[in-house]
Amino acid sequence: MASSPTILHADLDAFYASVEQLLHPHLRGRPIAVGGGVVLAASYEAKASGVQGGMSGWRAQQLCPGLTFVKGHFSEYQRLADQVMAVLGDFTPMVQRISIDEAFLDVSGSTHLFGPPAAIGHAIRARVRNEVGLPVSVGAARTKHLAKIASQVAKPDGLVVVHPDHELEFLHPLPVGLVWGIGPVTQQKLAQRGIHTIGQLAESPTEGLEHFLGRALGSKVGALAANRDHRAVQAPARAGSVGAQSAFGRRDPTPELLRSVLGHLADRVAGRLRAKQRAGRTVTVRVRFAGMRAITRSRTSREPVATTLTLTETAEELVLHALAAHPAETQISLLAISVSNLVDQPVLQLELPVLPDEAVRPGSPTGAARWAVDHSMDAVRRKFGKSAVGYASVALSRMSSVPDEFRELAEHEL
DNA sequence: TCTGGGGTCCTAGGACCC
DNA sequence: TCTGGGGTCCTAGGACCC
Repeated sequence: MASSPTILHADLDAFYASVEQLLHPHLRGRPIAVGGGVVLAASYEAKASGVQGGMSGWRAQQLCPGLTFVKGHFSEYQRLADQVMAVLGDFTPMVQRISIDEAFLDVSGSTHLFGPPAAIGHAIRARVRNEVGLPVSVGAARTKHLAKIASQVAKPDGLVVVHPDHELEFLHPLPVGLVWGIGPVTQQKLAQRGIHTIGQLAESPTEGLEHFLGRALGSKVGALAANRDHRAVQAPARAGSVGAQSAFGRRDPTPELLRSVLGHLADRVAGRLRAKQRAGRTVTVRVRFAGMRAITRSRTSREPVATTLTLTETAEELVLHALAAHPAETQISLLAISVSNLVDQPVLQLELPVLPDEAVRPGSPTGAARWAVDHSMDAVRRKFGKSAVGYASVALSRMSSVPDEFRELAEHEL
């Protein structure tokens, strides 16, 4: 059994906002929010007033009258985060990046070079600060879960090392919301039971809790407390689904709206699939009504799909089914398409004269024609950029509140 | 004045098979 | 002449994470 805290979790602080303050010195020390209609990231000065990511810009301004909104510099975020990851890689090859701005490290093989985990954490923070210019918090512990909690406790701009002999005394006073998997809904349900800390949760009879929560929780907390969390630091798995969504305020679901939004979303999703020579058997759509209630409809077929027009048509049919099931809902506020059950689909297979999933319809291009259209669009985009050709891209980018560059930052590796 | 976009995982019920 | 039980796949919904 391992006996030292050799798992590190490194997490950049208020990442997008910190980059803006790095690039624009006059913003340092001031409350800022990246984004406009919606807050994509808030600086710690803004968070102090209650501003949070995902909040509407209007609400953020109310909470923090001195708030400055800044346009995002998304390519800079990618560049600087990659630089930070390169620094982490200098300490160990065992780096698992879990999002643009955070990663786990297993430093068990590095201590003979760089000293104990606490010294490594210290060195990482110093190098990221000096060489990149950004604050990063680091947690060190025996397991990933504990290391992640430690980095949250370390924020902002700190280092917390949990020694194996003091794990329970570290955990027990902390709020339950720090446990991975306990979000606002579960937190509120637990609070109604008088459970606020991890210690109180550990002492509760888990079966009763799981019954009323409707989800497994006891095993997680038990594993956390007893240190049976044996997840290894490893390369992230390939994505199991690809999706895109667009929120557009309240609108009537006219055929024109459905066609243009779904065409745009299908174009993004199918384009990403083709770029990685993948395809998916299950198509899922999500429709959110004006009142924020959302429903999904899905369909699984034998043949995987990666063709823009086929995906558009399937999504349209599913959305119409979903709308028909809720005739009382007259307006919608979001549409989403997701493709899952992914399989590899090398180009060779796509070059069959007619793809198996492409039924020939009157007035509609055959499979071969669809393939040709997609691949010439893909080729033009590779050569001239993404905006060169597209589905109603101008109309849609006006409707969308979030730039495409931001979407790309959130994409997972296929 | 509303409430983003990319994903993962879990649960529950039904169909279907052996 | 009574109605097992396990496994797998599919669909829908929901919580959660960054």
